Amino acid sequence: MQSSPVLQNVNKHIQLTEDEVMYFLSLLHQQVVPKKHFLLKEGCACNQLYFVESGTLRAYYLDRNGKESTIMFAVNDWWITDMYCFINRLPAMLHIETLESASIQQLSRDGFDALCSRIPKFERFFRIIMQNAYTREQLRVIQNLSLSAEERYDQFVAKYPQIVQQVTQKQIASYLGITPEFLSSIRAARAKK
Amino acid sequence: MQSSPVLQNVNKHIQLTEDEVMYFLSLLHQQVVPKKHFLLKEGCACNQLYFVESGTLRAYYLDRNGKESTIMFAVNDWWITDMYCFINRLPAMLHIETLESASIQQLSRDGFDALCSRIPKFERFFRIIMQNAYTREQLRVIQNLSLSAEERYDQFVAKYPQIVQQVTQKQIASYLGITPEFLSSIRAARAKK
DNA sequence: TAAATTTCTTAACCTACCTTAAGTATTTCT
DNA sequence: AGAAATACTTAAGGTAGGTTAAGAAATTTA
Repeated sequence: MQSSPVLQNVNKHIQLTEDEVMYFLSLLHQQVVPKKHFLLKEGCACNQLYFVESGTLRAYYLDRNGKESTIMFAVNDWWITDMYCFINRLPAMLHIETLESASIQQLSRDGFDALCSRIPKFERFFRIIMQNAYTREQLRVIQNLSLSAEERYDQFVAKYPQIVQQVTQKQIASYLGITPEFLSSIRAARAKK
Repeated sequence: MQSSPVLQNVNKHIQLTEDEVMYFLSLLHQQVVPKKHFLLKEGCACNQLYFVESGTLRAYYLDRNGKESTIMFAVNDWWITDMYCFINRLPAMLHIETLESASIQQLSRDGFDALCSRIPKFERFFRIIMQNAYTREQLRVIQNLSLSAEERYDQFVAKYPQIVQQVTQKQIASYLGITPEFLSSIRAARAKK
Protein backbone atom coordinates (compact mmCIF):
# COMPACT_ATOMS: atom_id res chain seq x y z
CA MET A 1 0.00 0.00 0.00
CA GLN A 2 1.26 3.46 -0.84
CA SER A 3 1.57 5.87 2.04
CA SER A 4 0.84 9.48 1.33
CA PRO A 5 1.54 12.05 4.06
CA VAL A 6 -2.11 12.27 5.02
CA LEU A 7 -2.36 8.51 5.42
CA GLN A 8 0.74 8.47 7.55
CA ASN A 9 -0.82 11.16 9.68
CA VAL A 10 -4.00 9.12 10.13
CA ASN A 11 -1.98 5.99 10.85
CA LYS A 12 -0.42 7.63 13.86
CA HIS A 13 -3.69 7.14 15.71
CA ILE A 14 -5.82 4.52 13.98
CA GLN A 15 -5.32 1.44 11.78
CA LEU A 16 -7.43 1.30 8.63
CA THR A 17 -8.27 -1.64 6.40
CA GLU A 18 -7.47 -1.37 2.71
CA ASP A 19 -11.12 -0.64 1.88
CA GLU A 20 -11.27 2.08 4.47
CA VAL A 21 -8.11 3.64 3.05
CA MET A 22 -9.70 3.67 -0.42
CA TYR A 23 -12.86 5.23 0.90
CA PHE A 24 -10.94 7.86 2.85
CA LEU A 25 -8.77 8.78 -0.12
CA SER A 26 -11.84 9.03 -2.34
CA LEU A 27 -13.13 11.85 -0.11
CA LEU A 28 -9.95 13.90 -0.35
CA HIS A 29 -9.18 16.47 -2.96
CA GLN A 30 -5.60 17.46 -3.61
CA GLN A 31 -4.74 21.01 -4.43
CA VAL A 32 -1.52 22.90 -5.06
CA VAL A 33 -1.81 26.50 -3.96
CA PRO A 34 0.76 29.14 -4.89
CA LYS A 35 2.34 31.46 -2.37
CA LYS A 36 0.23 34.34 -1.07
CA HIS A 37 -3.11 32.86 -2.02
CA PHE A 38 -6.13 32.51 0.21
CA LEU A 39 -7.73 29.19 1.10
CA LEU A 40 -10.37 30.99 3.11
CA LYS A 41 -11.52 34.56 3.60
CA GLU A 42 -13.60 36.08 6.35
CA GLY A 43 -17.29 35.91 5.56
CA CYS A 44 -16.97 32.97 3.17
CA ALA A 45 -18.55 29.61 3.84
CA CYS A 46 -16.05 27.42 5.67
CA ASN A 47 -16.79 23.96 4.34
CA GLN A 48 -13.32 22.44 4.13
CA LEU A 49 -10.81 20.94 6.49
CA TYR A 50 -7.25 21.22 5.18
CA PHE A 51 -4.29 18.91 5.67
CA VAL A 52 -0.90 20.39 4.77
CA GLU A 53 1.36 18.02 2.83
CA SER A 54 3.95 20.72 2.26
CA GLY A 55 4.22 24.49 2.38
CA THR A 56 3.31 27.01 5.06
CA LEU A 57 -0.11 28.41 5.96
CA ARG A 58 -1.31 31.06 8.36
CA ALA A 59 -4.77 31.63 9.86
CA TYR A 60 -5.46 35.10 11.17
CA TYR A 61 -8.21 37.30 12.50
CA LEU A 62 -8.57 40.81 11.15
CA ASP A 63 -10.24 43.13 13.65
CA ARG A 64 -12.31 46.23 12.96
CA ASN A 65 -9.22 48.45 13.33
CA GLY A 66 -7.38 46.48 10.66
CA LYS A 67 -5.09 44.73 13.14
CA GLU A 68 -4.15 41.14 12.26
CA SER A 69 -3.92 38.52 15.00
CA THR A 70 -2.32 35.27 13.92
CA ILE A 71 -4.32 32.38 15.32
CA MET A 72 -2.21 29.54 13.99
CA PHE A 73 0.49 28.57 11.56
CA ALA A 74 0.40 25.23 9.79
CA VAL A 75 3.32 23.47 8.16
CA ASN A 76 3.54 19.92 6.83
CA ASP A 77 1.58 17.30 8.77
CA TRP A 78 -0.86 19.82 10.30
CA TRP A 79 -4.63 20.03 9.94
CA ILE A 80 -6.07 23.53 9.71
CA THR A 81 -9.37 25.33 9.23
CA ASP A 82 -11.57 27.88 10.97
CA MET A 83 -12.88 25.09 13.20
CA TYR A 84 -15.52 27.12 15.00
CA CYS A 85 -17.15 28.13 11.72
CA PHE A 86 -16.56 24.74 10.06
CA ILE A 87 -18.38 22.94 12.86
CA ASN A 88 -21.16 25.46 13.31
CA ARG A 89 -21.71 26.13 9.60
CA LEU A 90 -21.04 29.82 10.07
CA PRO A 91 -19.35 32.28 7.70
CA ALA A 92 -15.61 32.25 8.40
CA MET A 93 -14.18 34.70 10.91
CA LEU A 94 -10.61 33.90 9.91
CA HIS A 95 -8.48 34.34 6.82
CA ILE A 96 -6.25 31.42 5.83
CA GLU A 97 -3.42 32.20 3.43
CA THR A 98 -0.39 30.39 2.04
CA LEU A 99 2.92 31.92 3.09
CA GLU A 100 4.77 29.47 0.86
CA SER A 101 3.41 27.53 -2.05
CA ALA A 102 1.57 24.57 -0.53
CA SER A 103 0.31 21.13 -1.35
CA ILE A 104 -3.00 20.59 0.42
CA GLN A 105 -5.44 17.71 0.86
CA GLN A 106 -8.91 19.01 1.50
CA LEU A 107 -11.78 17.20 3.13
CA SER A 108 -15.25 18.73 2.86
CA ARG A 109 -17.59 18.89 5.83
CA ASP A 110 -19.83 16.37 4.12
CA GLY A 111 -16.79 14.14 3.73
CA PHE A 112 -15.88 14.70 7.35
CA ASP A 113 -19.41 13.84 8.51
CA ALA A 114 -19.59 10.76 6.27
CA LEU A 115 -16.20 9.56 7.45
CA CYS A 116 -17.18 9.86 11.10
CA SER A 117 -20.54 8.14 10.58
CA ARG A 118 -19.31 5.30 8.39
CA ILE A 119 -15.98 4.56 10.02
CA PRO A 120 -16.12 5.00 13.79
CA LYS A 121 -12.34 4.80 13.89
CA PHE A 122 -12.40 8.28 12.39
CA GLU A 123 -14.42 9.50 15.33
CA ARG A 124 -11.47 8.34 17.38
CA PHE A 125 -8.99 9.97 15.05
CA PHE A 126 -10.70 13.33 15.14
CA ARG A 127 -11.33 13.05 18.86
CA ILE A 128 -7.57 12.86 19.28
CA ILE A 129 -6.95 15.69 16.81
CA MET A 130 -9.46 17.91 18.64
CA GLN A 131 -8.06 16.91 22.01
CA ASN A 132 -4.57 17.93 20.94
CA ALA A 133 -5.84 21.17 19.44
CA TYR A 134 -7.74 21.94 22.65
CA THR A 135 -4.80 21.31 24.96
CA ARG A 136 -2.51 23.31 22.66
CA GLU A 137 -4.84 26.32 22.78
CA GLN A 138 -5.25 25.98 26.52
CA LEU A 139 -1.49 26.01 27.00
CA ARG A 140 -1.39 29.12 24.87
CA VAL A 141 -4.00 30.81 27.06
CA ILE A 142 -1.98 29.89 30.16
CA GLN A 143 1.18 31.33 28.66
CA ASN A 144 -0.56 34.50 27.46
CA LEU A 145 -1.82 35.05 30.99
CA SER A 146 1.33 34.18 32.92
CA LEU A 147 4.38 35.05 30.80
CA SER A 148 5.95 38.30 29.57
CA ALA A 149 6.26 38.97 25.85
CA GLU A 150 9.93 37.99 25.95
CA GLU A 151 9.19 34.68 27.65
CA ARG A 152 6.41 33.93 25.17
CA TYR A 153 8.82 34.55 22.32
CA ASP A 154 11.33 32.13 23.85
CA GLN A 155 8.66 29.49 24.24
CA PHE A 156 7.51 29.97 20.68
CA VAL A 157 11.02 29.59 19.29
CA ALA A 158 11.61 26.49 21.41
CA LYS A 159 8.29 24.88 20.46
CA TYR A 160 8.10 25.73 16.77
CA PRO A 161 11.66 26.03 15.42
CA GLN A 162 10.49 25.02 11.96
CA ILE A 163 7.91 27.78 11.84
CA VAL A 164 10.39 30.40 13.05
CA GLN A 165 12.45 29.71 9.92
CA GLN A 166 9.50 30.17 7.60
CA VAL A 167 7.55 33.19 8.73
CA THR A 168 8.36 36.87 9.19
CA GLN A 169 8.88 38.54 12.54
CA LYS A 170 5.81 40.63 11.90
CA GLN A 171 3.78 37.43 11.75
CA ILE A 172 5.38 36.00 14.88
CA ALA A 173 4.67 39.27 16.68
CA SER A 174 1.01 39.08 15.67
CA TYR A 175 0.89 35.51 17.03
CA LEU A 176 2.42 36.60 20.34
CA GLY A 177 0.13 39.62 20.63
CA ILE A 178 2.84 42.29 20.43
CA THR A 179 3.98 44.80 17.78
CA PRO A 180 6.80 44.00 15.36
CA GLU A 181 8.72 46.98 16.79
CA PHE A 182 8.59 45.55 20.26
CA LEU A 183 9.63 42.09 19.05
CA SER A 184 12.54 43.73 17.29
CA SER A 185 13.63 45.40 20.50
CA ILE A 186 13.35 42.12 22.42
CA ARG A 187 15.62 40.49 19.86
CA ALA A 188 18.06 43.41 19.93
CA ALA A 189 18.29 43.26 23.73
CA ARG A 190 18.91 39.52 23.51
CA ALA A 191 21.65 39.87 20.88
CA LYS A 192 23.73 41.99 23.28
CA LYS A 193 24.12 39.17 25.79
CA MET B 1 -35.28 5.00 32.59
CA GLN B 2 -34.08 7.59 35.07
CA SER B 3 -32.22 10.53 33.66
CA SER B 4 -29.45 11.92 35.79
CA PRO B 5 -27.80 15.21 34.72
CA VAL B 6 -24.77 13.40 33.31
CA LEU B 7 -26.98 11.14 31.18
CA GLN B 8 -28.89 14.11 29.91
CA ASN B 9 -25.60 15.69 28.97
CA VAL B 10 -24.50 12.59 27.08
CA ASN B 11 -27.89 12.33 25.39
CA LYS B 12 -27.41 15.72 23.82
CA HIS B 13 -24.98 14.16 21.38
CA ILE B 14 -25.45 10.38 21.30
CA GLN B 15 -28.24 7.83 21.89
CA LEU B 16 -27.34 4.95 24.18
CA THR B 17 -29.06 1.58 24.64
CA GLU B 18 -30.14 0.59 28.11
CA ASP B 19 -27.13 -1.73 28.48
CA GLU B 20 -24.78 1.02 27.44
CA VAL B 21 -26.34 3.36 29.96
CA MET B 22 -25.81 0.76 32.69
CA TYR B 23 -22.21 0.27 31.69
CA PHE B 24 -21.55 3.99 31.55
CA LEU B 25 -23.11 4.61 34.95
CA SER B 26 -21.07 1.76 36.43
CA LEU B 27 -17.90 3.64 35.54
CA LEU B 28 -18.94 6.85 37.27
CA HIS B 29 -18.33 7.72 40.85
CA GLN B 30 -20.43 10.35 42.52
CA GLN B 31 -18.93 12.69 45.03
CA VAL B 32 -20.18 15.65 47.02
CA VAL B 33 -17.43 18.14 47.65
CA PRO B 34 -17.80 21.01 50.13
CA LYS B 35 -16.97 24.60 49.28
CA LYS B 36 -13.28 25.56 49.09
CA HIS B 37 -11.96 22.05 48.63
CA PHE B 38 -9.55 20.89 45.96
CA LEU B 39 -10.39 18.24 43.39
CA LEU B 40 -6.88 18.54 41.96
CA LYS B 41 -3.62 20.18 42.96
CA GLU B 42 -0.59 21.01 40.87
CA GLY B 43 1.88 18.16 40.81
CA CYS B 44 -0.72 15.48 41.60
CA ALA B 45 -1.61 12.71 39.19
CA CYS B 46 -4.54 13.84 37.07
CA ASN B 47 -6.50 10.65 36.50
CA GLN B 48 -10.06 11.91 36.64
CA LEU B 49 -12.47 13.70 34.37
CA TYR B 50 -15.16 15.58 36.30
CA PHE B 51 -18.74 16.32 35.37
CA VAL B 52 -20.45 19.02 37.44
CA GLU B 53 -24.01 18.15 38.46
CA SER B 54 -24.27 21.23 40.66
CA GLY B 55 -22.00 23.75 42.33
CA THR B 56 -19.19 25.90 40.98
CA LEU B 57 -15.59 24.95 40.19
CA ARG B 58 -12.53 26.88 39.09
CA ALA B 59 -9.33 25.64 37.41
CA TYR B 60 -6.34 27.92 37.74
CA TYR B 61 -2.64 28.07 37.07
CA LEU B 62 -0.33 29.36 39.81
CA ASP B 63 2.87 30.82 38.37
CA ARG B 64 6.27 31.03 40.02
CA ASN B 65 5.51 34.55 41.28
CA GLY B 66 2.38 33.34 43.02
CA LYS B 67 0.02 34.90 40.49
CA GLU B 68 -3.16 32.94 39.78
CA SER B 69 -4.54 32.74 36.25
CA THR B 70 -8.03 31.31 36.01
CA ILE B 71 -8.18 28.89 33.10
CA MET B 72 -11.81 27.93 33.35
CA PHE B 73 -14.88 27.99 35.52
CA ALA B 74 -17.32 25.09 35.52
CA VAL B 75 -20.92 25.19 36.65
CA ASN B 76 -23.63 22.56 36.25
CA ASP B 77 -23.54 20.58 33.01
CA TRP B 78 -19.82 21.22 32.36
CA TRP B 79 -16.97 18.73 32.10
CA ILE B 80 -13.68 19.82 33.62
CA THR B 81 -10.17 18.53 34.25
CA ASP B 82 -6.56 19.46 33.50
CA MET B 83 -7.00 17.93 30.04
CA TYR B 84 -3.40 18.26 28.91
CA CYS B 85 -2.15 16.34 31.92
CA PHE B 86 -5.10 13.90 31.94
CA ILE B 87 -4.40 12.91 28.34
CA ASN B 88 -0.63 12.82 28.58
CA ARG B 89 -0.47 11.18 32.01
CA LEU B 90 1.52 14.07 33.41
CA PRO B 91 1.41 15.59 36.90
CA ALA B 92 -1.22 18.32 36.97
CA MET B 93 -0.21 21.88 36.17
CA LEU B 94 -3.56 23.24 37.34
CA HIS B 95 -5.41 23.49 40.60
CA ILE B 96 -9.13 22.72 40.56
CA GLU B 97 -11.17 23.94 43.53
CA THR B 98 -14.81 24.18 44.46
CA LEU B 99 -16.09 27.73 44.87
CA GLU B 100 -19.44 26.44 46.04
CA SER B 101 -20.25 23.02 47.42
CA ALA B 102 -20.53 20.75 44.40
CA SER B 103 -21.99 17.45 43.33
CA ILE B 104 -19.59 15.77 40.93
CA GLN B 105 -19.58 12.65 38.79
CA GLN B 106 -16.06 11.47 38.19
CA LEU B 107 -14.80 9.24 35.40
CA SER B 108 -11.31 7.79 35.70
CA ARG B 109 -8.93 7.73 32.77
CA ASP B 110 -9.24 3.96 32.68
CA GLY B 111 -13.00 4.39 32.55
CA PHE B 112 -12.63 6.99 29.83
CA ASP B 113 -10.39 4.70 27.77
CA ALA B 114 -12.65 1.71 28.28
CA LEU B 115 -15.73 3.71 27.34
CA CYS B 116 -14.12 4.92 24.12
CA SER B 117 -12.89 1.45 23.16
CA ARG B 118 -16.03 -0.47 24.00
CA ILE B 119 -18.67 2.00 22.87
CA PRO B 120 -17.56 3.89 19.76
CA LYS B 121 -20.47 6.27 20.27
CA PHE B 122 -18.44 7.66 23.16
CA GLU B 123 -15.60 8.46 20.78
CA ARG B 124 -18.16 10.60 19.03
CA PHE B 125 -19.36 12.13 22.25
CA PHE B 126 -15.89 13.10 23.40
CA ARG B 127 -14.93 14.22 19.90
CA ILE B 128 -17.75 16.73 20.14
CA ILE B 129 -16.82 17.74 23.70
CA MET B 130 -13.19 18.28 22.64
CA GLN B 131 -14.25 20.14 19.52
CA ASN B 132 -16.35 22.52 21.57
CA ALA B 133 -13.58 22.97 24.10
CA TYR B 134 -11.09 23.68 21.32
CA THR B 135 -13.22 26.26 19.56
CA ARG B 136 -14.05 27.90 22.89
CA GLU B 137 -10.36 28.28 23.74
CA GLN B 138 -9.57 29.52 20.25
CA LEU B 139 -12.24 32.19 20.54
CA ARG B 140 -10.69 33.17 23.84
CA VAL B 141 -7.26 33.52 22.22
CA ILE B 142 -8.77 35.68 19.48
CA GLN B 143 -10.44 37.91 22.03
CA ASN B 144 -7.33 38.16 24.20
CA LEU B 145 -5.39 39.29 21.14
CA SER B 146 -7.91 41.69 19.65
CA LEU B 147 -9.96 43.24 22.46
CA SER B 148 -9.24 45.66 25.29
CA ALA B 149 -9.74 44.58 28.89
CA GLU B 150 -13.05 46.42 29.03
CA GLU B 151 -14.33 44.70 25.90
CA ARG B 152 -13.24 41.31 27.21
CA TYR B 153 -15.17 41.95 30.42
CA ASP B 154 -18.29 42.81 28.44
CA GLN B 155 -17.97 39.64 26.39
CA PHE B 156 -17.48 37.56 29.51
CA VAL B 157 -20.57 38.98 31.18
CA ALA B 158 -22.61 38.44 28.03
CA LYS B 159 -21.39 34.88 27.51
CA TYR B 160 -21.37 33.58 31.08
CA PRO B 161 -24.07 35.47 33.03
CA GLN B 162 -24.52 32.51 35.37
CA ILE B 163 -20.84 32.47 36.27
CA VAL B 164 -20.74 36.23 36.87
CA GLN B 165 -23.29 35.71 39.66
CA GLN B 166 -21.26 33.01 41.34
CA VAL B 167 -17.62 34.07 41.40
CA THR B 168 -15.73 37.05 42.83
CA GLN B 169 -14.41 39.94 40.78
CA LYS B 170 -10.91 38.93 41.72
CA GLN B 171 -11.53 35.59 40.00
CA ILE B 172 -13.06 37.19 36.94
CA ALA B 173 -10.08 39.55 36.73
CA SER B 174 -7.69 36.59 36.83
CA TYR B 175 -9.67 34.97 34.00
CA LEU B 176 -9.48 38.13 31.91
CA GLY B 177 -5.78 38.62 32.61
CA ILE B 178 -6.08 41.90 34.51
CA THR B 179 -5.77 42.94 38.15
CA PRO B 180 -8.81 43.19 40.44
CA GLU B 181 -8.04 46.91 40.89
CA PHE B 182 -8.25 47.52 37.18
CA LEU B 183 -11.48 45.56 36.86
CA SER B 184 -12.89 47.62 39.69
CA SER B 185 -12.03 50.82 37.84
CA ILE B 186 -13.59 49.51 34.63
CA ARG B 187 -16.80 48.81 36.54
CA ALA B 188 -16.69 52.20 38.26
CA ALA B 189 -16.28 53.99 34.91
CA ARG B 190 -19.18 51.99 33.53
CA ALA B 191 -21.46 52.79 36.46
CA LYS B 192 -21.19 56.52 35.72
CA LYS B 193 -22.85 56.17 32.34
C1' DT C 1 18.91 44.77 -12.57
C1' DA C 2 16.41 48.61 -11.13
C1' DA C 3 12.32 50.20 -9.01
C1' DA C 4 8.86 49.21 -5.82
C1' DT C 5 7.33 47.09 -1.92
C1' DT C 6 7.79 45.03 2.33
C1' DT C 7 10.48 44.03 6.43
C1' DC C 8 13.34 45.17 10.12
C1' DT C 9 15.43 48.44 13.25
C1' DT C 10 15.94 52.41 16.28
C1' DA C 11 14.31 56.00 19.07
C1' DA C 12 11.26 59.43 21.26
C1' DC C 13 7.05 59.84 23.23
C1' DC C 14 2.59 57.75 24.89
C1' DT C 15 -1.01 54.82 27.27
C1' DA C 16 -3.33 50.75 29.03
C1' DC C 17 -2.78 48.44 32.63
C1' DC C 18 0.12 47.34 37.02
C1' DT C 19 1.79 48.27 41.80
C1' DT C 20 1.39 49.88 46.19
C1' DA C 21 -1.15 51.47 49.75
C1' DA C 22 -4.84 52.68 52.61
C1' DG C 23 -9.68 52.67 53.60
C1' DT C 24 -14.35 50.47 53.45
C1' DA C 25 -17.51 46.71 52.83
C1' DT C 26 -18.48 41.99 53.02
C1' DT C 27 -17.89 37.30 54.27
C1' DT C 28 -16.11 33.70 57.22
C1' DC C 29 -14.95 31.76 61.44
C1' DT C 30 -15.42 31.03 66.50
C1' DA D 1 -22.34 38.62 67.66
C1' DG D 2 -17.68 39.96 67.38
C1' DA D 3 -13.12 39.21 65.46
C1' DA D 4 -10.53 38.00 61.56
C1' DA D 5 -10.01 37.43 57.04
C1' DT D 6 -11.10 38.47 52.43
C1' DA D 7 -13.02 41.32 48.82
C1' DC D 8 -13.77 45.68 46.77
C1' DT D 9 -12.65 50.60 45.88
C1' DT D 10 -9.88 54.67 45.05
C1' DA D 11 -5.90 57.08 43.92
C1' DA D 12 -0.99 58.18 42.99
C1' DG D 13 2.94 56.81 40.72
C1' DG D 14 5.27 53.22 37.63
C1' DT D 15 6.30 50.14 33.54
C1' DA D 16 5.60 46.86 29.75
C1' DG D 17 4.51 47.37 25.60
C1' DG D 18 2.28 50.65 21.88
C1' DT D 19 2.60 54.48 18.41
C1' DT D 20 4.71 57.23 15.17
C1' DA D 21 8.21 58.19 12.17
C1' DA D 22 12.16 57.66 9.48
C1' DG D 23 16.04 55.15 7.66
C1' DA D 24 18.35 50.68 6.31
C1' DA D 25 17.97 46.01 4.68
C1' DA D 26 15.80 42.50 2.29
C1' DT D 27 12.50 40.75 -0.95
C1' DT D 28 9.39 41.07 -4.80
C1' DT D 29 8.09 42.59 -9.18
C1' DA D 30 8.71 44.40 -13.75
